[in-house]
Amino acid sequence: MRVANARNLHGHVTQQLGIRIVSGQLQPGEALPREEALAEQMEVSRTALREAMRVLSAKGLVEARPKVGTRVREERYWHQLDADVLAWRCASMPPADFVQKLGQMREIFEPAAAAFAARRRDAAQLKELELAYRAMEASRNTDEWAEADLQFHEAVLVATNNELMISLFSIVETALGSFFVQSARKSRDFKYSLPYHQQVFEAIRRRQPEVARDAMQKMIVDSRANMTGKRPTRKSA
Amino acid sequence: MRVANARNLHGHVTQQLGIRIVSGQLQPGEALPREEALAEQMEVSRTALREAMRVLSAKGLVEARPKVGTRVREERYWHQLDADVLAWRCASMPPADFVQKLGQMREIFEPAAAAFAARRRDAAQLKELELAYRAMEASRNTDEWAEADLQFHEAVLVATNNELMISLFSIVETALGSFFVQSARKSRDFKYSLPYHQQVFEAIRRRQPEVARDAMQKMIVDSRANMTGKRPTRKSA
DNA sequence: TCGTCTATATAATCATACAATATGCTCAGA
DNA sequence: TCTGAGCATATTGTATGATTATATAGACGA
Repeated sequence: MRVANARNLHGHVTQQLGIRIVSGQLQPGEALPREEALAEQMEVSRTALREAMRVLSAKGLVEARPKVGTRVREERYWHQLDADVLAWRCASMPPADFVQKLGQMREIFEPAAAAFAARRRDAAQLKELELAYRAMEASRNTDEWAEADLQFHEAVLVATNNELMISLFSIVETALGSFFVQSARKSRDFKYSLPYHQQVFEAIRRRQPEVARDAMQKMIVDSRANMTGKRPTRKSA
Repeated sequence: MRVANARNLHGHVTQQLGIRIVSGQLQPGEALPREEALAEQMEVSRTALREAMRVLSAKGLVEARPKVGTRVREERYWHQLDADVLAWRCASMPPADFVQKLGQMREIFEPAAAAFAARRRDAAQLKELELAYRAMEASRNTDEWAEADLQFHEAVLVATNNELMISLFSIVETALGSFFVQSARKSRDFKYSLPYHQQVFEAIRRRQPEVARDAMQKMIVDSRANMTGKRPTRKSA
């Protein structure tokens, strides 16, 4: 995952504290130690700590006020769709409950995105989509498949010409990525969903929004059924 | 709008630079002046400037590296769904194009959210929804209506029990808010969409996902037709 | 021509000092 | 006893200077 810049010291501090908060190790309402104390405790300067705090504050995780100190904010104020917050969440605790919510997001906007793409895609975007599809067709193992698959879905989103959708996609899909790969790995034939992809591709090529939506919908429903284990080759435990 | 904390100095600096970047006044790829120079130019200390830079960097707007300096990143790296980035965008330039994209997001999510709400809402959430609906019913002017309307839609989102959807809603809806009010103001009868809201409410009460989805869908289509100026009370397919 | 080393500019980090700001307490006055 | 103004205090906010790390570009030698 590794979204936050851990190259820099403040990035490292941000990550450390972020994970501690998102994982629930630091409860909402709880007051953090004083800047000076916390800085000493983490063995960094107050400057580095403060820059980290600034970022966490911008993500809605903490709130700092003079005299009263810095407190962890309640979950409803967290920027849930922030890439880092999402990544920290996935890193700390991947409860089935949360993965399901991510899946719901995907189920909602991918079919809609396919419909939009069918309406608004241009020639170049269609070309990208075709390239991704061909790559899926030609893939020889799950890794190649997974990469091409990701590119396919990204190409669909890009073809919507809506940067907000693209952004949402990259956030959700990145967070879902790790679980995503398992899906393909689990099934005996990792190309089982290729026909669905073809339908989506064809519908977008022919500019048929409703067809594209339905095809994508079916693909996702099937993929979820596959992930939740209603499928052959149960490998786990 | 006013999302970013302008109470603090670094918040102010963040906002200033953020707007300058998002509005295109500072082009992607362009290098900002050196920390020291920029700090002097903006009449703040390097500390304040750096903390602002840290936040902008976390939002994907800029990238700072030793020796090479700080540069504005390309748009595709921007965290488009960040509340501040969105607000800055709306503050600087509200091109019809962008408002339309926000509307698309809403069109995708709200019907789906209504369906989820019909499945998963609990008694307390239904109560909230009813309260909002009653408030809409009882409203005596566009302002009261707009507030109750917002609460209604928020209640629907909350009833999905998916914090990711709630977060997306609050982001999109807040950004759309200002244009939203105009919709009600434009039409002769600002309560024209009340029947739609009733349908949505009833469907969620009766736990009828598909009905809720369709009702919400119709409401939004009608609302958009109304905003684009195609006359009130006339549904354009 | 190529790679390595060195100089240098810039951000990154640190340490310290001072200012601004809430909070809660004290204490006068009714 | 209650009330409110104001002061003491703790904490974050801001400023400044110094030092370190890092990446670029240019010099140098093979």
